[in-house]
Amino acid sequence: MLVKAEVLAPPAEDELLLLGLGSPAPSPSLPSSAEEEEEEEEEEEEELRAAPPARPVEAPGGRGLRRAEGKRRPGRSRGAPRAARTAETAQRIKRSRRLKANNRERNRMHNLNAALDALRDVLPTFPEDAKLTKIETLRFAHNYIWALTETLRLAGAARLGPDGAAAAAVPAEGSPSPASSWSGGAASPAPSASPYACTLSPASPAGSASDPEHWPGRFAPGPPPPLPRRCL
DNA sequence: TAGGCCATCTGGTCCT
DNA sequence: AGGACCAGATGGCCTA
Repeated sequence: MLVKAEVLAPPAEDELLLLGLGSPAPSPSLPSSAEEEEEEEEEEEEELRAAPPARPVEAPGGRGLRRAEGKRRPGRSRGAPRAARTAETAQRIKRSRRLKANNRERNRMHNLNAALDALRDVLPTFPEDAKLTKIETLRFAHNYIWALTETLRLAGAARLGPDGAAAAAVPAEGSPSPASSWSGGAASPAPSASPYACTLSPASPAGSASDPEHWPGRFAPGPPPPLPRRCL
């Protein structure tokens, strides 16, 4: 079976650098708590390496535990009884795994954000440096793709005339939009009655993709009319 | 100050 | 067993 990561390979590292995102590794400006955690994790791993094994070690040659030596080793053996120490070790292992999982999750989210940034880069915005939120990026990308597809379809139809056969290369009238699976199979990117009524709709089925009227707000080629942020 | 957005942590589930 | 993915919780920052 294919792993998702193989299908949706993350952007190459140099690509991320181009985007000014750096490597997927945690950013250098980590909050101090993260630094502390890394330190803590290192310390914990160090301790795990150095910690006495959960089970008592057998003497190399013979049966039985190596405890007839008469003397207690100073240092680690001092303190809590063995049961408590094994419980403590288990806790440490658990904690160490959690911290590792946290790191992986952080990197995963960084990769996701890098992909979103790459998507933002190819979306036209006004002003150019306006940063879309995550949900805005996804919704606008959806509508943008739909609009481009629609533009292609119209251009193809115009070139070939009313009965042009090659127009079939692009979605035909009435066929589902490129992302008809969006929101559970809605036929249009942003039907006004849907929960996405407030989303970007560069070319809703009611209008033409090239009609500037359908590029509202900061995404319009011209000066943006004031729009409530919620309705971007 | 309320609400939105975001990063991070966390525990659960699924997959290899 | 360990990693990937996911969703809920939480706290910080920002803006109207």
